[in-house]
Amino acid sequence: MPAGNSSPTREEFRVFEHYLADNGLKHSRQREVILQYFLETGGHMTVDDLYRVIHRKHREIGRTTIYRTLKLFCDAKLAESIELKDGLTRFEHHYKHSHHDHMICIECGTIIEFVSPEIENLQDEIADAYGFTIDSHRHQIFGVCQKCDQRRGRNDAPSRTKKNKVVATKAATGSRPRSSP
Amino acid sequence: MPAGNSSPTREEFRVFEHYLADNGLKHSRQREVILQYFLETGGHMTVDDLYRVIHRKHREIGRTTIYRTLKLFCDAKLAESIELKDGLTRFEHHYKHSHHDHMICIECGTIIEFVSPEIENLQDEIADAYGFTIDSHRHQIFGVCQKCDQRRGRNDAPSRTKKNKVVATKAATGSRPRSSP
DNA sequence: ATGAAATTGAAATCGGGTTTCATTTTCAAT
DNA sequence: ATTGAAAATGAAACCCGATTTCAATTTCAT
Repeated sequence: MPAGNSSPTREEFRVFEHYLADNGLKHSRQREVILQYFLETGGHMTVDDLYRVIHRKHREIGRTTIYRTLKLFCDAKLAESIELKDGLTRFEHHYKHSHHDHMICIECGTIIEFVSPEIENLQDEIADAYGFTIDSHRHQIFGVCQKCDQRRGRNDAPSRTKKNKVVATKAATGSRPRSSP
Repeated sequence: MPAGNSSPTREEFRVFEHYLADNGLKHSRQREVILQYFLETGGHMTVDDLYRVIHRKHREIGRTTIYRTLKLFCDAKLAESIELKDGLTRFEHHYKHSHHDHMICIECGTIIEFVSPEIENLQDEIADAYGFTIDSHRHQIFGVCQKCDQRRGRNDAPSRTKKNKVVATKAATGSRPRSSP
């Protein structure tokens, strides 16, 4: 159930309101509820994640509507969809969230966001070299996160080869580690 | 129909032979035919691409077998699967083909392979900074290729911004354009 | 109030890919 | 060559996330 609507949340509602108006679409109770919950949850939710959370309190809101509404959020630039390797589409907050790429732990599913202006620059150079005009990109790194690697070291056979350079020459910018089921 | 088996092709057959033997699997006519065609075609084929080509001459080989056999090729390190954004799995040659990433033209479907040791290094550094152990990655750039951009400039509104450094490093194609519904 | 247009949700459908299962093929041991 | 157990095959059924259909409901400008 919606917490104490802090003002930053309001802003997204206004954006959505505008989006609907600009496109001749209608306001609805369902859309309001879904946006509320979407904004409250952390990023990287699947439709089903959201459905389960919402369905507990709003038995009348169906999966189909959530699919459709999340797509609206993407159109309205409030959300962005990402696809990892499990065939599920996840939705992250996009409003005032800057671009980033993802590292995904194949053990626990944690998604770490990272940004590297250097990589982005190199990317642009490569595209230029081919006369290629970039529209978008996705850069996903799959592997084992620190936590899982440690847990693994404890439990598994002690024969795990692991290179621990621990130098972090030019560490990644921004982004906070986050956990997820 | 199989062309004049040049010796380089033979090598992959030997590799596959070994793979089968090592895993208690059996040699079959279908597998031979599928490998033959897979090796002959350019990279980035979907199961259906291959099926259509093969089915013309070998009515008796089914899609299911092609699915299964391509997966075998991946296990045998003869092929590698990549997934773009259209939901189809494509298979590229992997034997003695070094790692690369992809630029995909959203207009004509052309796939350009690129390599950037600098990006790979930055990637490693970022992972290190998070104590993350990399298992694999995918880096895909979507946009408009040079050819399509030019074609577009001719036909569309003349307002396309385009930076054309034209330096070109290394190119590779594959895949035919698809028409949209 | 009212009615045209948008929205909703259950169910049907889509589509790539996988699994099932009865039949056929392979191949090592005779 | 024979044989028989294990593997392979292919058609059809199935899986599952996502989309479409359609009758009923809701929204909202008039």
